[in-house]
Amino acid sequence: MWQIVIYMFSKACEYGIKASIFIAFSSYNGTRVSLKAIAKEINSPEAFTAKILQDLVRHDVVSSTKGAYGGFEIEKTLISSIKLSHIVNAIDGDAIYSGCGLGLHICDEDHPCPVHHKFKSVREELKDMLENTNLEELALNIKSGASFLKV
Amino acid sequence: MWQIVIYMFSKACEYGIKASIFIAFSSYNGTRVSLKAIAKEINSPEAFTAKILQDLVRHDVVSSTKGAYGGFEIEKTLISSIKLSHIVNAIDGDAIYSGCGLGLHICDEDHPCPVHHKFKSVREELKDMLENTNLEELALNIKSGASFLKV
DNA sequence: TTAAAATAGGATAAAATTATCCGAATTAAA
DNA sequence: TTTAATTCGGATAATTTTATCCTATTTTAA
Repeated sequence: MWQIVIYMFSKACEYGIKASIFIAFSSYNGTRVSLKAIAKEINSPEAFTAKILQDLVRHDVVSSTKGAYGGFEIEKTLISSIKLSHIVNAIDGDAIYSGCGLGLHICDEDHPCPVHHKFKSVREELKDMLENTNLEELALNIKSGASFLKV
Repeated sequence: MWQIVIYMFSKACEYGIKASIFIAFSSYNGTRVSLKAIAKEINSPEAFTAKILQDLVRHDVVSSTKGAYGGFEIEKTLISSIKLSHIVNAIDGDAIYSGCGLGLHICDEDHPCPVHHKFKSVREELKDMLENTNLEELALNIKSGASFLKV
């Protein structure tokens, strides 16, 4: 038996979000984490995860240190200010969650696609959620065992 | 300048939904529509659209007639009973809109991923919307000019 | 009966996404 | 100063999604 699932995010985004949460979690303990440790923790392919982390570094979502004892971290005071939307934007570009559900170039109140109004609240809720959920709360839930990064 | 957009649906689904709406719209007028007419109306690549229509035919979402004066149609009495979820399922498989947002294999109340609860209402609203929106209302909005299939 | 107009479906190609590999550069410790 | 542990980044490969092409089959009208 198998199931097909509709994903909200690309694999790249999934890995990016999970990696960021784990880095935030570790940074609270003052520990820098290596690519290897991240990939193991979030159960992702190492080399691909490396690419995504490079994106996140370029966009200042996380910071990196090269060399032995190097790795990735997030400055403690910044953790609560990083929203899911920052991560998604860093990876998938300046995303517009309000893009037309059916791919019309123009889709607004005046010229709506067939599902424009139907989707309105879903889109808005998604946007709102991404823009208001920060890394701190997500990391704390990992710490307390309230949520999990793999399996 | 350019924008990157996060899509809710695959291209295949987008075309499938738009094609179904147009076929429903035409079927109210008693007119069968050809692949060529559909692709033109919804602004989609013809050959790819053909594949998607074949899927929809196999899953009894629309019916087809071969040969001259053939084309696609939906029996009038069925139009209101066809939901968006039927179309999405026909194209992307038996979809579970409630799949984990971060791709965890197990993700439920007891073992939630970091965004499980945050996503809960978005997922539920999407599912609800897909399962309760039928082709009749969408086709009527095209007819009245309240919504559009292209541009 | 033939010709034209359609859908059906197999084969293939192009593009995008996901994934891997490897050498270069950097850093800290021994 | 050397070595080991790292990130960085370019090149490439594999997979999935999107797209095209072509032939076979069906159907209707002339």
